[in-house]
Amino acid sequence: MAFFMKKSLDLKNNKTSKVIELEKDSNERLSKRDKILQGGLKIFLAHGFDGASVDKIAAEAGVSKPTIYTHFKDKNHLFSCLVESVFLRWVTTSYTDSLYELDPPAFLTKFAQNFLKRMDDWEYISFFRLLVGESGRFPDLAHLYSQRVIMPAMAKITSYFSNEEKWHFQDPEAIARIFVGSLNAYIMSQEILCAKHYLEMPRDRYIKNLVDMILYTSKAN
Amino acid sequence: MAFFMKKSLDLKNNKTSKVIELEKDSNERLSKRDKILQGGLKIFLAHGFDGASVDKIAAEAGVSKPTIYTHFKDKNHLFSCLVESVFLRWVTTSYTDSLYELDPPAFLTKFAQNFLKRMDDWEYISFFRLLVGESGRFPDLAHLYSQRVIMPAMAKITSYFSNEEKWHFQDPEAIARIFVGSLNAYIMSQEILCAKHYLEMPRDRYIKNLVDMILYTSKAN
DNA sequence: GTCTATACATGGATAGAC
DNA sequence: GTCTATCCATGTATAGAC
Repeated sequence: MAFFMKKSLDLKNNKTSKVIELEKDSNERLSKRDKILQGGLKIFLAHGFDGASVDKIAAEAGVSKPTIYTHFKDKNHLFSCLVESVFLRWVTTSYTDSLYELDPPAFLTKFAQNFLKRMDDWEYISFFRLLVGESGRFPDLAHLYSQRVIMPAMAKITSYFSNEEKWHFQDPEAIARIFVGSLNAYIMSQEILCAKHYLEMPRDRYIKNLVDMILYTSKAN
Repeated sequence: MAFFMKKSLDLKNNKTSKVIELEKDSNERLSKRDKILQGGLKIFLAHGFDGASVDKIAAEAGVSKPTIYTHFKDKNHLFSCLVESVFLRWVTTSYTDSLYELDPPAFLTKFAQNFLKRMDDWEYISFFRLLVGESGRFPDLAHLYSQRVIMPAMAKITSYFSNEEKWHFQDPEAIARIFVGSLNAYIMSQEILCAKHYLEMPRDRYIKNLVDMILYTSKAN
Protein backbone atom coordinates (compact mmCIF):
# COMPACT_ATOMS: atom_id res chain seq x y z
CA MET A 1 0.00 0.00 0.00
CA ALA A 2 1.25 3.42 -0.82
CA PHE A 3 2.61 5.40 2.06
CA PHE A 4 0.08 8.12 1.37
CA MET A 5 -2.64 8.53 -1.18
CA LYS A 6 -2.29 11.03 -3.92
CA LYS A 7 -5.40 13.03 -4.49
CA SER A 8 -6.58 13.19 -8.04
CA LEU A 9 -7.74 16.40 -9.59
CA ASP A 10 -10.48 15.16 -11.89
CA LEU A 11 -9.20 17.44 -14.59
CA LYS A 12 -11.11 15.79 -17.38
CA ASN A 13 -14.61 16.52 -16.21
CA ASN A 14 -14.29 20.20 -15.47
CA LYS A 15 -16.36 22.60 -17.41
CA THR A 16 -14.13 25.31 -18.75
CA SER A 17 -14.58 27.79 -15.97
CA LYS A 18 -15.04 31.43 -16.64
CA VAL A 19 -12.29 33.62 -15.39
CA ILE A 20 -13.12 34.61 -11.87
CA GLU A 21 -13.61 38.30 -11.41
CA LEU A 22 -12.24 39.35 -8.07
CA GLU A 23 -13.92 42.67 -7.55
CA LYS A 24 -15.92 42.62 -4.36
CA ASP A 25 -18.63 44.96 -5.45
CA SER A 26 -19.59 42.86 -8.40
CA ASN A 27 -20.56 40.11 -6.00
CA GLU A 28 -24.24 40.68 -6.50
CA ARG A 29 -24.05 40.12 -10.22
CA LEU A 30 -22.21 36.84 -10.08
CA SER A 31 -23.89 33.52 -10.57
CA LYS A 32 -23.95 31.21 -7.58
CA ARG A 33 -21.33 29.09 -9.23
CA ASP A 34 -18.98 32.03 -9.64
CA LYS A 35 -19.63 33.21 -6.11
CA ILE A 36 -18.62 29.77 -4.88
CA LEU A 37 -15.48 29.85 -6.98
CA GLN A 38 -14.61 33.30 -5.74
CA GLY A 39 -15.25 32.49 -2.09
CA GLY A 40 -13.54 29.14 -2.45
CA LEU A 41 -10.41 30.73 -3.85
CA LYS A 42 -10.16 33.09 -0.92
CA ILE A 43 -10.62 30.32 1.63
CA PHE A 44 -8.31 27.83 -0.05
CA LEU A 45 -5.62 30.48 -0.40
CA ALA A 46 -5.89 31.42 3.25
CA HIS A 47 -6.16 27.96 4.81
CA GLY A 48 -4.77 25.43 2.37
CA PHE A 49 -6.70 22.47 1.03
CA ASP A 50 -7.22 20.55 4.24
CA GLY A 51 -7.64 23.66 6.35
CA ALA A 52 -10.38 25.01 4.12
CA SER A 53 -13.74 23.62 5.18
CA VAL A 54 -16.79 23.60 2.96
CA ASP A 55 -18.61 25.44 5.73
CA LYS A 56 -16.16 28.32 5.55
CA ILE A 57 -16.41 28.41 1.78
CA ALA A 58 -20.20 28.44 1.90
CA ALA A 59 -20.15 31.28 4.41
CA GLU A 60 -17.64 33.27 2.39
CA ALA A 61 -19.58 32.75 -0.82
CA GLY A 62 -22.90 33.57 0.81
CA VAL A 63 -24.55 30.31 -0.18
CA SER A 64 -25.53 27.19 1.68
CA LYS A 65 -23.51 24.02 1.72
CA PRO A 66 -25.78 21.89 -0.47
CA THR A 67 -25.60 24.56 -3.17
CA ILE A 68 -21.90 23.91 -3.42
CA TYR A 69 -22.57 20.22 -3.93
CA THR A 70 -25.06 20.85 -6.70
CA HIS A 71 -22.40 22.71 -8.68
CA PHE A 72 -19.40 20.59 -7.78
CA LYS A 73 -19.11 16.89 -7.17
CA ASP A 74 -17.05 17.27 -4.03
CA LYS A 75 -14.41 19.44 -2.41
CA ASN A 76 -11.76 17.95 -4.66
CA HIS A 77 -13.64 18.88 -7.76
CA LEU A 78 -14.24 22.43 -6.58
CA PHE A 79 -10.54 22.77 -5.92
CA SER A 80 -9.56 21.54 -9.36
CA CYS A 81 -11.99 23.93 -11.06
CA LEU A 82 -10.53 26.79 -9.06
CA VAL A 83 -7.00 25.91 -9.97
CA GLU A 84 -7.86 25.69 -13.62
CA SER A 85 -9.58 29.05 -13.66
CA VAL A 86 -6.61 30.71 -12.00
CA PHE A 87 -4.16 29.17 -14.47
CA LEU A 88 -6.40 30.29 -17.29
CA ARG A 89 -6.35 33.83 -15.99
CA TRP A 90 -2.57 33.83 -15.69
CA VAL A 91 -2.01 32.49 -19.16
CA THR A 92 -4.39 34.86 -20.89
CA THR A 93 -2.84 37.85 -19.16
CA SER A 94 0.30 38.08 -21.23
CA TYR A 95 2.37 41.01 -20.11
CA THR A 96 5.63 40.84 -21.96
CA ASP A 97 4.74 41.11 -25.63
CA SER A 98 5.47 44.79 -25.76
CA LEU A 99 8.99 44.26 -24.41
CA TYR A 100 10.45 42.11 -27.12
CA GLU A 101 11.40 45.05 -29.30
CA LEU A 102 13.65 46.61 -26.67
CA ASP A 103 17.41 46.30 -26.76
CA PRO A 104 18.97 43.67 -24.45
CA PRO A 105 19.73 45.73 -21.34
CA ALA A 106 16.37 47.46 -21.37
CA PHE A 107 14.52 44.24 -22.05
CA LEU A 108 16.14 42.35 -19.20
CA THR A 109 15.61 45.15 -16.73
CA LYS A 110 12.03 45.81 -17.68
CA PHE A 111 11.16 42.13 -17.82
CA ALA A 112 12.61 41.57 -14.36
CA GLN A 113 10.81 44.58 -12.93
CA ASN A 114 7.48 43.52 -14.38
CA PHE A 115 7.97 39.95 -13.25
CA LEU A 116 8.69 40.87 -9.65
CA LYS A 117 5.96 43.48 -9.55
CA ARG A 118 3.43 41.00 -10.82
CA MET A 119 4.34 38.33 -8.29
CA ASP A 120 4.31 40.70 -5.35
CA ASP A 121 0.63 40.33 -4.67
CA TRP A 122 -1.22 38.53 -1.91
CA GLU A 123 -3.23 36.36 -4.25
CA TYR A 124 -0.24 35.35 -6.34
CA ILE A 125 1.93 34.58 -3.34
CA SER A 126 -0.79 32.65 -1.56
CA PHE A 127 -1.48 30.67 -4.67
CA PHE A 128 2.17 29.81 -4.99
CA ARG A 129 2.23 28.66 -1.38
CA LEU A 130 -0.76 26.48 -2.08
CA LEU A 131 0.73 25.13 -5.28
CA VAL A 132 4.00 24.17 -3.65
CA GLY A 133 2.45 22.98 -0.42
CA GLU A 134 0.04 20.62 -2.17
CA SER A 135 2.33 19.61 -5.03
CA GLY A 136 3.20 16.36 -3.29
CA ARG A 137 -0.40 15.34 -2.69
CA PHE A 138 -1.78 16.87 -5.91
CA PRO A 139 0.90 16.16 -8.47
CA ASP A 140 -1.53 16.91 -11.29
CA LEU A 141 -1.77 20.46 -10.08
CA ALA A 142 1.98 20.98 -10.32
CA HIS A 143 2.12 19.30 -13.73
CA LEU A 144 -0.61 21.54 -15.04
CA TYR A 145 1.24 24.59 -13.81
CA SER A 146 4.47 23.48 -15.48
CA GLN A 147 2.68 22.71 -18.68
CA ARG A 148 0.36 25.66 -19.05
CA VAL A 149 2.14 28.48 -17.27
CA ILE A 150 5.87 27.85 -17.07
CA MET A 151 6.49 26.05 -20.34
CA PRO A 152 4.99 28.63 -22.72
CA ALA A 153 6.67 31.52 -20.89
CA MET A 154 10.02 29.79 -20.94
CA ALA A 155 9.71 28.93 -24.62
CA LYS A 156 9.09 32.57 -25.43
CA ILE A 157 12.14 33.84 -23.60
CA THR A 158 14.30 31.07 -24.97
CA SER A 159 13.26 31.96 -28.46
CA TYR A 160 14.03 35.59 -27.75
CA PHE A 161 17.46 34.71 -26.34
CA SER A 162 18.11 32.72 -29.52
CA ASN A 163 17.93 35.84 -31.67
CA GLU A 164 21.50 36.03 -32.91
CA GLU A 165 21.30 39.67 -33.85
CA LYS A 166 20.82 40.64 -30.26
CA TRP A 167 22.36 37.87 -28.19
CA HIS A 168 25.31 35.51 -28.34
CA PHE A 169 24.53 32.64 -26.03
CA GLN A 170 25.87 29.15 -26.47
CA ASP A 171 22.86 27.77 -24.60
CA PRO A 172 19.94 30.23 -24.68
CA GLU A 173 17.57 27.82 -22.99
CA ALA A 174 19.78 27.37 -19.95
CA ILE A 175 20.27 31.13 -19.66
CA ALA A 176 16.50 31.64 -19.81
CA ARG A 177 16.02 29.10 -17.04
CA ILE A 178 18.63 30.75 -14.83
CA PHE A 179 17.23 34.21 -15.48
CA VAL A 180 13.64 33.37 -14.63
CA GLY A 181 14.74 31.01 -11.86
CA SER A 182 16.67 33.77 -10.15
CA LEU A 183 13.65 36.02 -10.20
CA ASN A 184 11.45 33.30 -8.78
CA ALA A 185 14.02 32.64 -6.08
CA TYR A 186 14.01 36.30 -5.12
CA ILE A 187 10.26 36.25 -4.54
CA MET A 188 10.51 32.93 -2.76
CA SER A 189 13.13 34.22 -0.38
CA GLN A 190 11.92 37.76 0.20
CA GLU A 191 8.16 37.49 0.09
CA ILE A 192 7.19 33.87 0.61
CA LEU A 193 9.68 32.87 3.26
CA CYS A 194 9.84 36.43 4.53
CA ALA A 195 13.63 36.53 4.59
CA LYS A 196 13.47 40.23 3.92
CA HIS A 197 13.46 40.90 7.63
CA TYR A 198 16.84 39.25 8.04
CA LEU A 199 18.40 39.40 4.58
CA GLU A 200 17.60 42.71 3.04
CA MET A 201 18.26 42.94 -0.67
CA PRO A 202 16.60 45.77 -2.56
CA ARG A 203 14.88 44.79 -5.73
CA ASP A 204 16.82 47.12 -8.00
CA ARG A 205 20.13 45.95 -6.67
CA TYR A 206 19.27 42.31 -7.28
CA ILE A 207 17.98 43.05 -10.76
CA LYS A 208 20.99 45.13 -11.72
CA ASN A 209 23.43 42.38 -10.77
CA LEU A 210 21.41 39.72 -12.51
CA VAL A 211 21.07 41.77 -15.69
CA ASP A 212 24.79 42.50 -15.73
CA MET A 213 25.59 38.81 -15.36
CA ILE A 214 23.48 38.00 -18.38
CA LEU A 215 24.98 40.79 -20.45
CA TYR A 216 28.55 39.79 -19.59
CA THR A 217 27.73 36.25 -20.58
CA SER A 218 26.35 37.34 -23.91
CA LYS A 219 29.42 39.47 -24.61
CA ALA A 220 31.81 36.70 -23.70
CA ASN A 221 30.50 34.36 -26.35
CA MET B 1 -11.04 40.71 12.94
CA ALA B 2 -8.20 39.25 10.96
CA PHE B 3 -9.14 37.45 7.83
CA PHE B 4 -7.49 34.31 9.12
CA MET B 5 -5.69 33.51 12.30
CA LYS B 6 -2.00 32.94 12.26
CA LYS B 7 -0.94 29.93 14.23
CA SER B 8 1.77 30.55 16.74
CA LEU B 9 4.68 28.19 17.13
CA ASP B 10 5.33 28.39 20.86
CA LEU B 11 9.02 28.56 20.16
CA LYS B 12 9.94 29.70 23.63
CA ASN B 13 8.81 26.70 25.59
CA ASN B 14 10.37 23.96 23.54
CA LYS B 15 12.95 21.82 25.15
CA THR B 16 15.98 21.67 22.91
CA SER B 17 15.10 18.55 21.04
CA LYS B 18 17.62 15.93 20.27
CA VAL B 19 18.37 15.42 16.64
CA ILE B 20 15.96 12.86 15.32
CA GLU B 21 17.62 9.74 14.09
CA LEU B 22 15.83 8.45 11.07
CA GLU B 23 16.98 4.87 10.97
CA LYS B 24 14.06 2.51 11.22
CA ASP B 25 15.85 -0.26 13.01
CA SER B 26 16.85 1.92 15.89
CA ASN B 27 13.17 2.40 16.65
CA GLU B 28 13.27 0.11 19.64
CA ARG B 29 15.95 2.12 21.37
CA LEU B 30 14.27 5.49 21.04
CA SER B 31 12.43 7.11 23.89
CA LYS B 32 8.71 7.53 23.44
CA ARG B 33 9.25 11.21 22.90
CA ASP B 34 11.70 10.60 20.08
CA LYS B 35 9.46 7.96 18.54
CA ILE B 36 6.66 10.52 18.47
CA LEU B 37 8.94 13.09 16.86
CA GLN B 38 10.09 10.59 14.28
CA GLY B 39 6.62 9.37 13.44
CA GLY B 40 5.26 12.89 13.51
CA LEU B 41 7.83 14.09 11.03
CA LYS B 42 6.91 11.36 8.59
CA ILE B 43 3.20 12.07 8.86
CA PHE B 44 3.50 15.85 8.72
CA LEU B 45 5.78 15.62 5.69
CA ALA B 46 3.36 13.34 3.90
CA HIS B 47 0.07 15.05 4.74
CA GLY B 48 0.82 18.65 5.71
CA PHE B 49 -0.17 20.20 9.02
CA ASP B 50 -3.94 20.02 8.71
CA GLY B 51 -3.91 16.70 6.89
CA ALA B 52 -1.83 15.06 9.58
CA SER B 53 -4.05 13.70 12.34
CA VAL B 54 -2.84 12.84 15.79
CA ASP B 55 -4.27 9.36 15.26
CA LYS B 56 -2.01 8.78 12.28
CA ILE B 57 0.98 10.08 14.17
CA ALA B 58 0.24 7.84 17.14
CA ALA B 59 -0.09 4.83 14.86
CA GLU B 60 3.12 5.65 13.01
CA ALA B 61 5.01 6.19 16.24
CA GLY B 62 3.62 3.06 17.83
CA VAL B 63 2.21 4.85 20.86
CA SER B 64 -1.25 5.78 22.00
CA LYS B 65 -2.77 9.18 21.54
CA PRO B 66 -2.67 10.31 25.19
CA THR B 67 1.04 9.57 25.27
CA ILE B 68 1.52 12.27 22.66
CA TYR B 69 -0.36 14.73 24.84
CA THR B 70 1.78 13.96 27.86
CA HIS B 71 4.91 14.92 25.94
CA PHE B 72 3.51 17.82 23.94
CA LYS B 73 0.96 20.42 24.87
CA ASP B 74 -0.97 20.05 21.62
CA LYS B 75 -0.54 19.37 17.92
CA ASN B 76 0.85 22.83 17.39
CA HIS B 77 3.54 22.32 19.97
CA LEU B 78 4.54 18.96 18.54
CA PHE B 79 4.86 20.55 15.14
CA SER B 80 7.07 23.35 16.39
CA CYS B 81 9.37 20.93 18.20
CA LEU B 82 9.69 18.91 15.03
CA VAL B 83 10.55 21.90 12.92
CA GLU B 84 13.17 23.02 15.37
CA SER B 85 14.83 19.64 15.49
CA VAL B 86 15.00 19.48 11.70
CA PHE B 87 16.52 22.94 11.45
CA LEU B 88 19.03 21.97 14.09
CA ARG B 89 20.03 18.92 12.11
CA TRP B 90 20.45 20.96 8.93
CA VAL B 91 22.57 23.61 10.57
CA THR B 92 24.88 21.22 12.34
CA THR B 93 25.50 19.27 9.15
CA SER B 94 27.85 21.70 7.47
CA TYR B 95 28.96 20.31 4.17
CA THR B 96 30.92 23.02 2.41
CA ASP B 97 33.87 23.79 4.66
CA SER B 98 36.22 21.59 2.71
CA LEU B 99 35.43 23.44 -0.53
CA TYR B 100 36.62 26.90 0.35
CA GLU B 101 40.23 26.17 -0.57
CA LEU B 102 39.40 25.28 -4.17
CA ASP B 103 39.94 27.70 -7.04
CA PRO B 104 36.87 29.57 -8.30
CA PRO B 105 35.69 27.30 -11.12
CA ALA B 106 36.12 24.14 -9.08
CA PHE B 107 34.50 25.69 -6.04
CA LEU B 108 31.41 26.87 -7.88
CA THR B 109 30.93 23.57 -9.67
CA LYS B 110 31.46 21.42 -6.62
CA PHE B 111 29.32 23.64 -4.42
CA ALA B 112 26.47 23.54 -6.92
CA GLN B 113 26.72 19.76 -7.31
CA ASN B 114 26.71 19.20 -3.55
CA PHE B 115 23.86 21.62 -3.06
CA LEU B 116 21.62 19.95 -5.61
CA LYS B 117 22.55 16.48 -4.47
CA ARG B 118 21.71 17.32 -0.90
CA MET B 119 18.34 18.77 -1.74
CA ASP B 120 17.32 15.91 -3.98
CA ASP B 121 15.94 13.79 -1.20
CA TRP B 122 12.38 12.94 -0.25
CA GLU B 123 12.65 14.27 3.25
CA TYR B 124 14.26 17.54 2.19
CA ILE B 125 11.79 18.16 -0.61
CA SER B 126 8.79 17.29 1.51
CA PHE B 127 10.02 19.53 4.25
CA PHE B 128 10.42 22.37 1.81
CA ARG B 129 6.89 21.82 0.56
CA LEU B 130 5.66 21.95 4.13
CA LEU B 131 7.72 25.02 4.92
CA VAL B 132 6.45 26.96 1.93
CA GLY B 133 2.91 25.68 2.17
CA GLU B 134 2.53 26.67 5.81
CA SER B 135 4.64 29.84 5.68
CA GLY B 136 1.54 32.01 5.45
CA ARG B 137 -0.14 30.44 8.46
CA PHE B 138 3.07 29.80 10.44
CA PRO B 139 5.17 32.87 9.72
CA ASP B 140 7.44 32.06 12.66
CA LEU B 141 8.46 28.88 10.92
CA ALA B 142 9.61 30.74 7.82
CA HIS B 143 11.40 33.36 9.89
CA LEU B 144 13.25 30.70 11.82
CA TYR B 145 14.34 29.08 8.58
CA SER B 146 15.61 32.37 7.17
CA GLN B 147 17.42 33.16 10.36
CA ARG B 148 18.99 29.86 11.26
CA VAL B 149 19.51 28.13 7.91
CA ILE B 150 19.62 30.65 5.08
CA MET B 151 21.33 33.58 6.75
CA PRO B 152 24.44 31.79 8.00
CA ALA B 153 24.92 29.94 4.74
CA MET B 154 24.57 33.12 2.72
CA ALA B 155 26.98 35.01 4.97
CA LYS B 156 29.59 32.34 4.41
CA ILE B 157 29.38 32.45 0.65
CA THR B 158 29.27 36.23 0.60
CA SER B 159 32.40 36.35 2.67
CA TYR B 160 34.05 33.89 0.31
CA PHE B 161 33.01 35.93 -2.73
CA SER B 162 34.53 38.98 -1.06
CA ASN B 163 38.01 37.47 -1.15
CA GLU B 164 39.73 39.85 -3.52
CA GLU B 165 42.53 37.48 -4.35
CA LYS B 166 40.13 35.10 -5.99
CA TRP B 167 37.14 37.19 -7.09
CA HIS B 168 36.43 40.64 -8.46
CA PHE B 169 32.79 41.34 -7.76
CA GLN B 170 31.39 44.80 -7.26
CA ASP B 171 28.59 43.34 -5.15
CA PRO B 172 29.54 39.93 -3.74
CA GLU B 173 26.42 39.66 -1.64
CA ALA B 174 24.09 40.04 -4.62
CA ILE B 175 26.09 37.49 -6.61
CA ALA B 176 25.85 35.04 -3.74
CA ARG B 177 22.09 35.52 -3.59
CA ILE B 178 21.72 34.96 -7.31
CA PHE B 179 23.96 31.91 -7.27
CA VAL B 180 22.19 30.13 -4.43
CA GLY B 181 18.82 31.37 -5.64
CA SER B 182 19.35 29.82 -9.06
CA LEU B 183 20.16 26.49 -7.47
CA ASN B 184 17.08 26.66 -5.29
CA ALA B 185 14.98 27.55 -8.30
CA TYR B 186 16.29 24.52 -10.16
CA ILE B 187 15.16 22.18 -7.40
CA MET B 188 11.87 24.03 -7.10
CA SER B 189 11.15 23.65 -10.77
CA GLN B 190 12.50 20.18 -11.44
CA GLU B 191 11.80 18.27 -8.27
CA ILE B 192 9.14 20.13 -6.32
CA LEU B 193 6.87 21.24 -9.12
CA CYS B 194 7.93 18.26 -11.22
CA ALA B 195 8.57 20.35 -14.31
CA LYS B 196 11.20 17.86 -15.35
CA HIS B 197 8.60 15.91 -17.27
CA TYR B 198 7.90 18.89 -19.52
CA LEU B 199 11.03 21.00 -19.26
CA GLU B 200 14.01 18.75 -19.20
CA MET B 201 17.24 20.40 -18.15
CA PRO B 202 20.09 18.17 -17.09
CA ARG B 203 21.77 19.14 -13.89
CA ASP B 204 25.27 19.44 -15.34
CA ARG B 205 24.10 21.67 -18.14
CA TYR B 206 22.36 24.03 -15.75
CA ILE B 207 25.36 24.11 -13.43
CA LYS B 208 27.84 24.69 -16.25
CA ASN B 209 25.94 27.71 -17.56
CA LEU B 210 25.45 29.16 -14.10
CA VAL B 211 29.11 28.73 -13.20
CA ASP B 212 30.20 30.33 -16.46
CA MET B 213 27.93 33.31 -15.82
CA ILE B 214 29.53 33.87 -12.45
CA LEU B 215 33.06 33.52 -13.81
CA TYR B 216 32.39 35.93 -16.68
CA THR B 217 31.03 38.41 -14.18
CA SER B 218 34.10 38.15 -12.00
CA LYS B 219 36.39 38.63 -14.98
CA ALA B 220 34.49 41.65 -16.25
CA ASN B 221 35.06 43.64 -13.08
C1' DG C 1 4.07 7.43 32.07
C1' DT C 2 1.07 4.66 29.45
C1' DC C 3 -2.91 2.69 28.12
C1' DT C 4 -8.58 2.02 26.91
C1' DA C 5 -12.43 4.40 26.48
C1' DT C 6 -14.72 8.49 25.69
C1' DA C 7 -16.20 13.57 25.35
C1' DC C 8 -17.29 16.98 22.22
C1' DA C 9 -16.62 19.73 18.00
C1' DT C 10 -16.16 19.87 13.29
C1' DG C 11 -15.35 17.63 9.00
C1' DG C 12 -17.62 16.21 4.21
C1' DA C 13 -21.71 14.99 2.20
C1' DT C 14 -27.03 14.27 1.68
C1' DA C 15 -32.49 13.96 2.36
C1' DG C 16 -36.34 16.17 1.61
C1' DA C 17 -39.21 20.51 1.61
C1' DC C 18 -39.94 24.41 -1.33
C1' DG D 1 -31.70 25.22 -7.85
C1' DT D 2 -31.71 26.47 -3.13
C1' DC D 3 -32.51 26.02 1.40
C1' DT D 4 -32.93 23.78 6.72
C1' DA D 5 -31.92 20.03 9.09
C1' DT D 6 -29.36 15.98 9.59
C1' DC D 7 -26.11 11.75 9.00
C1' DC D 8 -21.97 9.74 10.13
C1' DA D 9 -16.91 9.67 10.07
C1' DT D 10 -13.12 11.82 11.89
C1' DG D 11 -10.85 15.52 14.37
C1' DT D 12 -8.48 17.18 18.91
C1' DA D 13 -8.12 16.48 23.47
C1' DT D 14 -8.96 14.29 28.11
C1' DA D 15 -10.72 11.11 32.25
C1' DG D 16 -9.57 7.52 34.79
C1' DA D 17 -7.56 2.78 35.44
C1' DC D 18 -3.07 0.63 35.81
